Amino acid sequence: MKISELSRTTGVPVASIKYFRRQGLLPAGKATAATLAEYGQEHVQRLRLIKALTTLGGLSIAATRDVLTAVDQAHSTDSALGAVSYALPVPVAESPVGDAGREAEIASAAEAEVADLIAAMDWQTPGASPHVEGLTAALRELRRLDADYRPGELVAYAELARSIARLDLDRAAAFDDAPEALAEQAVIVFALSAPVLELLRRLAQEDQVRRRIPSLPGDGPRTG
Amino acid sequence: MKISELSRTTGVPVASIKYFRRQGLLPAGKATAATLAEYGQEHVQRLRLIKALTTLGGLSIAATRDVLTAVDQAHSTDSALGAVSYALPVPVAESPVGDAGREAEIASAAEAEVADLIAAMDWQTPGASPHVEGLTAALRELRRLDADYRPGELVAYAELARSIARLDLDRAAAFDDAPEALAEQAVIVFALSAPVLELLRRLAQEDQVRRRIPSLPGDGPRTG
DNA sequence: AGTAGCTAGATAGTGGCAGTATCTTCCAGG
DNA sequence: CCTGGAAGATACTGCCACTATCTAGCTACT
Repeated sequence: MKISELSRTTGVPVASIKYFRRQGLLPAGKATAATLAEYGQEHVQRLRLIKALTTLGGLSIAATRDVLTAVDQAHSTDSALGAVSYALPVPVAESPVGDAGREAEIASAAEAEVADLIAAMDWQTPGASPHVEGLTAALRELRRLDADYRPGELVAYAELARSIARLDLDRAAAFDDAPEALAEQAVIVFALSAPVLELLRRLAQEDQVRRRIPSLPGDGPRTG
Repeated sequence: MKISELSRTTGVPVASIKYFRRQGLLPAGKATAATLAEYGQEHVQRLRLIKALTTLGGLSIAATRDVLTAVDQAHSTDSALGAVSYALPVPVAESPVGDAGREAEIASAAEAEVADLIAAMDWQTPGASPHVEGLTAALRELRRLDADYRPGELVAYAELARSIARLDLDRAAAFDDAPEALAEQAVIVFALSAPVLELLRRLAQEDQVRRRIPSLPGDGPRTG
């Protein structure tokens, strides 16, 4: 298939396909001549995955490249899952604040909170995990807003997160017998389930609000 | 407090403060003269919230403005929660694809999936909810990748989402007696808990991977 | 053989976003 | 009365994700 056909099949403009190749997201086609290359089904699938990761998953081009590189290098279940998990961006950046004393207090409280949580959950996580750092940073941020979790709340959320992770792993494991599809499936489960879960949470919140407050207007809680 | 002091207190550059004002995220200070305005504690708090929403919550300036507008207009628990929930961006954009027949099939399957889910969960959600639309779009995208949920899986996730939503609502309800802080708390719970939850999920996934696959290298599932 | 039509690869340009800097006018406080 | 900020407007910057253009070369049809 020529690049123009690949473009037609996937709906991705030729210029974008070239861009993705330059950025290392898409392997080059098999060159049949100096100015002609042949693309196959794997390119179609890869483009679909790229599109899903960037639009649905909200990943940047750089993050997408990292994830796809992990996919390509993974050969077993564990390496696929682990590599992909680590390649996904951690959604936290720090705010600069002035008060040094309060900052120190916040930082140590957040660290203790995370340590307690990991102990309570008996989680097997390396200390250097970016997720641990990210969580600590997120809890710091919430503390700065005086919106920290009360005792036990975080553990309650973590228990539910564990249940979700079990479902995730089951879902990924369903592809254990198709090695080359597995890494890709891991990506999908890990990176693309997040928005689905978030939407489910929003729907459930909406439902909860409506159930708890009987007096709601007909078709939406816009402003009451 | 003068703008320079506000800047020093919050760590936000003066130019950025002005920018946020222009964008309608921050109310103007009380003008004491043509070229002088007085800022108060509410501005400090608001700036903190803006920072948290944009960095931790990953919201754009426009989305942040929508959320804050909802906060300012909300006066009761339900309106606060509802307005904020609807103001948050729905994390889905559509991919264009060529094959019309397959597209139609995918679309109807996704819609049926969502309808079944809402029925199974007995969710009270208006048909026009952006979350319903977003979920449908997300499921379409997953179907395009042949990664759709097997029967029952989505409901299992939804049950967990419901439990999470209960925790969320409990958390927000803890501020029922502080009306002016409530809307803000709703924002924090709804918008800023998502990254925390996502990180918990990642940590739980990491733990699950390590538990299921005994033979992992010492300090991380990098590439195995 | 000739040529129209595509292709690869390189490079440059575009539009949106989130600030950041500058410029002018003007006032408060010493 | 003059210096150091402050307000508001406008312009500029850097990054990102494309998108367009340009050159050079092939291929397949006539």
